[in-house]
This record gives sequence, C-alpha cells and structure tokens, in this order.
Amino acid sequence: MIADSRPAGYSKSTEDYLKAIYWLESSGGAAQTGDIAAALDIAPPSVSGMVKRLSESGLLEHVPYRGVQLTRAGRRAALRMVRRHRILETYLTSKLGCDWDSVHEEAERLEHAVSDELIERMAIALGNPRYDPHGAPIPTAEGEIEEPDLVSMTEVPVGIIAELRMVSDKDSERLRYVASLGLRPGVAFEVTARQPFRGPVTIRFVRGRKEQVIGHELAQALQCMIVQREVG
Amino acid sequence: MIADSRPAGYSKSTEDYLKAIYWLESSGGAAQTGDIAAALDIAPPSVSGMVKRLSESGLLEHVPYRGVQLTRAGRRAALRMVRRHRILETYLTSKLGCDWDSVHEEAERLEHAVSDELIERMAIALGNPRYDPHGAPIPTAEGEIEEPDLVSMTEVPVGIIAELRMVSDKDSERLRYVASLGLRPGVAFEVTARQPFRGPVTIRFVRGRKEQVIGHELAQALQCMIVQREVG
DNA sequence: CTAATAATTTAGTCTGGCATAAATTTTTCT
DNA sequence: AGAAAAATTTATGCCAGACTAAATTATTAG
Repeated sequence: MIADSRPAGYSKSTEDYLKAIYWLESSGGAAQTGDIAAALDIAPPSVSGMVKRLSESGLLEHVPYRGVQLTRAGRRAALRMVRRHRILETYLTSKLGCDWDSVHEEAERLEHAVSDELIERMAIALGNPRYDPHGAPIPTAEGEIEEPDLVSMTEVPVGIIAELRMVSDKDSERLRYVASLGLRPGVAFEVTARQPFRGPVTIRFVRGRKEQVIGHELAQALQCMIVQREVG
Repeated sequence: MIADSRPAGYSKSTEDYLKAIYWLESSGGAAQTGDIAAALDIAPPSVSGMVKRLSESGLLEHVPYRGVQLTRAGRRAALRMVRRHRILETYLTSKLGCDWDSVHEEAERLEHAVSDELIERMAIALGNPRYDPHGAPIPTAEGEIEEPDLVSMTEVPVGIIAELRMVSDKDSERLRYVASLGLRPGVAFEVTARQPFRGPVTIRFVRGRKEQVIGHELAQALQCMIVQREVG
C-alpha cells in the first residue's frame, strides 16, 4: 500500500488536501469544495470524493454543501506538513545554495518523502530556525505556530518605517523580481508616497536611501511589520 | 498524472523495477519474472503486467517465459536511480550525521522525489564522491559506473593483506554489526585463518593488530580488494 | 415567491499498480 | 518420450484518486 511506504504519514494526496485546507481555513474562514478544488487544481467532484474519505478517517468535519473544517488530528497533520515544507526550504537555501524562488517546488515534492527524523536533523543543522527564507513562521515539532501580526505594504502609512517580513513562496517569478529589487525579509524601508485607486507605492530603503516604485498588486503581496517610529 | 509531478522521471514503481532489474542483470545474468518478484516482494503476476507496460515504453525487452533485459534507455534510467540513491546516502551520512545503517531506507524514498538539480548540488557539496558510505561506486551523471574488481572475504587467502571495500547497504543489522567490529570501507586486515566447510574466517586488523573471527555468511557479504603484499 | 444561476454531490468511468486463481508453457525427472 | 513439477501468463478484481455528465441543493434576482 502506498501509505505504508511513507514515513508516519498519509498519502501524498491526503497531505496535499490537508495543507490546502489548513491554508484556506487560516486565510479565509470556511474551506468549501470549490475552494479546495481551485487550490489543488482538481475537479470539484474529485474533491467531494476525497473529502468523504478524509472525514471518514477523522481528519475533517464535513457539512454537505457548506464546507469543511479540520479536526484536531487534521490540523496536527497539516501543521506537520507546513513544518516539513518550511524546514526543507530553509535547508535547501542555506545549506545547498538553492535560490529562494526555486525551493518551493522542490520542497513540495520532498515534504512527502522525508522522514521526521531527517527533518529534525535538518532543523538542528540550521539551529532550529523560526522563519523560512520567505519569512514564513516555521511550526515547532509540537505543532505550535506563530501568527505574526503583519500588514501588507499597501497599508503602511506614508512617512512610517517598516520592515519586509514575509513574501509568499508560491510565485517564483514574483520572488525573483522582489529579490532583484533588493527586498528580502528583514529589509527596512520608509513609505514615501502612496497613490490612490490601487496605485503604486513608493518606498525608500533605509540602507542606501534608494527610492523604488512598487505596483499595487505586488505591494499587496509583501507582508510587513511596522517599525513604530516616525521619520522627519 | 503521477509521472508529471515527478522530476524528469518515471513512476516510483517503474523506477523500482528498473533498479531491481539492473541489479539482477549485473549480478546474475537473466532477470526472470520470478526473480523480479522476489527482489521487489511483489506477486509474479503483478510483475508480468508491469513488465508488459515497461517493454511497451521501450525500457526493456521481454522474451516470454525467458526473462527480461534492459534497453539502452532502461539502463540509463536505472543508472540514474543508482546514482541518486548513492549520492543521497553519501550526503545523509556526511552532511547530516545519519548512520550508515539507516540511510538506505531514507534514500530509497528520496531517490524518487529529488530533482536532478538537487542531486548535482549534493554531489558538488560532497566533492563529487566516487563511492558511497558502503563503498559502492557512484555512477557519474553521464551514466558511467566503475565495476570494481572485488572478492569476498571468504576468498582472500591466508597470509594476504586485503582491504574492505564494499558492504551491501540492504541489511541494516548487518551494517551495525560490521561497524561495531571496526570494519568499514578502507580498513585493512590480514586473513590469519580460514576454516573449511563454510567455516569462519579469522582476520587481524593492520591497525591495532586485533584479531576477529567472522562467520562465513557475513564474510561472504564483505567485498574486499587484495593488497598485493605478502606478510611475514 | 418563484425562476434562474451557481455550487455541490451522485453516478459511472478510467488508469496505475497491486492481488488471487486458473490456464498455459517450459523444464525436469523417470 | 511422456508425466510431474515449476515458472509464467491470462483472466479478474480491488483500491486510490482522478475525470465527465447528470442530478441535486443553495443562492440570488426579478
């Protein structure tokens, strides 16, 4: 059986469903069949079938026509996958020199194959990192995850200094562009202008003082922490 | 489709079949259905079906009731898997501190998931090793493999100095025991006695001069290179 | 409040990869 | 050479996980 050849885990499909549902829950609320289908690029009827199996296994609760919610076991399994994914991404970038825009895909495959033991060895080799290369928090082995209180760059007021903290790892072209601007988690900047009507944001780097215009859509994907300090 | 989610490869099953057939060919001659079934712990009829699919994909030639032979493409794919497996084992032991008796299982899963690029990054990080931790030669990325000319410890004449070069990675208990004796690839010893009728072999380590009795079955699994030098 | 639209579920099918049981072919032994 | 034994293949069936088409339920608009 497939599941048996895998380390303390469920099938690849199951793990992908759990991760997607976790993600939908934590950023939207209800995870409906259609949302899951869109997230996994799978036809809705296939999702219905899988949802049935998963709720029979006690990983989620399903209210027909209403949506789905992870049980405690489902949440635990999902967070385990998130940890694996983020530890892998961190390891690949810092120990094997992979670019931050390429590690997502690789981690997406490895997260289903690596043993828990190896993940912990990687974590130790990295010094138990708390964030992955894109700034996303890494759940602990016990399943605790930090929920950082971030705002997107479009919401940072003019004149305020903020720090980039997190960029989604899912669009590697975006990541390449962001890196080319010199923006990475930890980089501080001041918002010097914001155009209305979903217009661009202008920032000035604290180090280097260089100015940069950033389109609204991109700015919205950049999660920042405000450094509570006004600038003259 | 499954294959599409995998890096430049075939399905996990296909890869396992190719590896097993490669192994049978290089150590026995013909690979018959039953041999493959035994090697993979699968029922013979299942092998018949898979062999059919594989020969339709041009990975092997099948003569009914006679056996199977890898085509050029099949051999290339098999050697790619052998390289992946052995690079992984080497990486896990030297960079992540895994024991040599535990890496086989882990590599067995990862070899199906890792991208070619990552394998090459690992190889570079390791300095393009030629042997894995068990002494097995690592094929090059181009598919060349060294065929070392080794004899099992039972065949080393008394009074001759030899060097352990290779131990199969498949039995982890055996590996643990071998390591506990201080035997690893590269360790030199002299055979001081050989009992007839499949009896034990006695060796004396060159470094340390300690003597050790080794049962016939174990000695047969230890592949050695004779160091052409008589000892007084 | 009913009709139209959208979302979801059911029904039925497909594929890969495995299994068992029965039929077939090859080998071996007398 | 002919019969028994061994190996292999064919015939069938199962399961997970995907699909399409059709039926059902919810939601929205007139």
